[in-house]
Amino acid sequence: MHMMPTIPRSFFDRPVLDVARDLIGATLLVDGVGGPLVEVEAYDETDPASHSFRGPTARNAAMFGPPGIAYVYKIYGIHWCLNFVCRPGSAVLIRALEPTHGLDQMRQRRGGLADRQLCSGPGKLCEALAIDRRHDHVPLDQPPFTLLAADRDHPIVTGPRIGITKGADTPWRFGVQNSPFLSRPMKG
DNA sequence: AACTTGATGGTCT
DNA sequence: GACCATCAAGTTC
Repeated sequence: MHMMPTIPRSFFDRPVLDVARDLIGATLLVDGVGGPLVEVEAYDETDPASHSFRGPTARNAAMFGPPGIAYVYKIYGIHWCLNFVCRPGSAVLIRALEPTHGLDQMRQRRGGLADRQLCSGPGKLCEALAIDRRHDHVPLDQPPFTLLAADRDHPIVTGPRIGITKGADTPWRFGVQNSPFLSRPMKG
């Protein structure tokens, strides 16, 4: 039987673009609920779209913490967003996953929406996995998180990031081509 | 299929 | 006071 290895913290002590690409296909679970990542975005301190661009603040403190912890923040006063912190000032925004584990809990949390809409966006994913402020700064190699390395290759496509105004042309979005679980289709 | 809009509040200037 | 790393429901083509 095939066992997907747990991702070690050292995985995140690498350039953020490498980490982002390698996260596609990795399985994220929170208390056993989740599935394989199909869409992520990279952000770093040289990037005007990044929360870290203007240096540390109370909100973005986790982005300057050690590699391999979560950075969770609230956007538009409504939705939570989950990031995986890499080297200081850099992180990967977790935008979408294919829901495979704990489907009943996800459906309940998401109000009975169709399976393809359970985790097809950063705010939706956090609602489905019940991620909130409590997860900010939490190490990704400890409960409630489980992170398992990808067990096969996926056709990865890149493109511009979503929902930003600055740095809008930087192609730091990574996704599985043609996955029905993306927040929006990838071009190409 | 593309677009517009209202919800709702934290963060930073 | 402006700006959001969003979502879902609505309108219009």
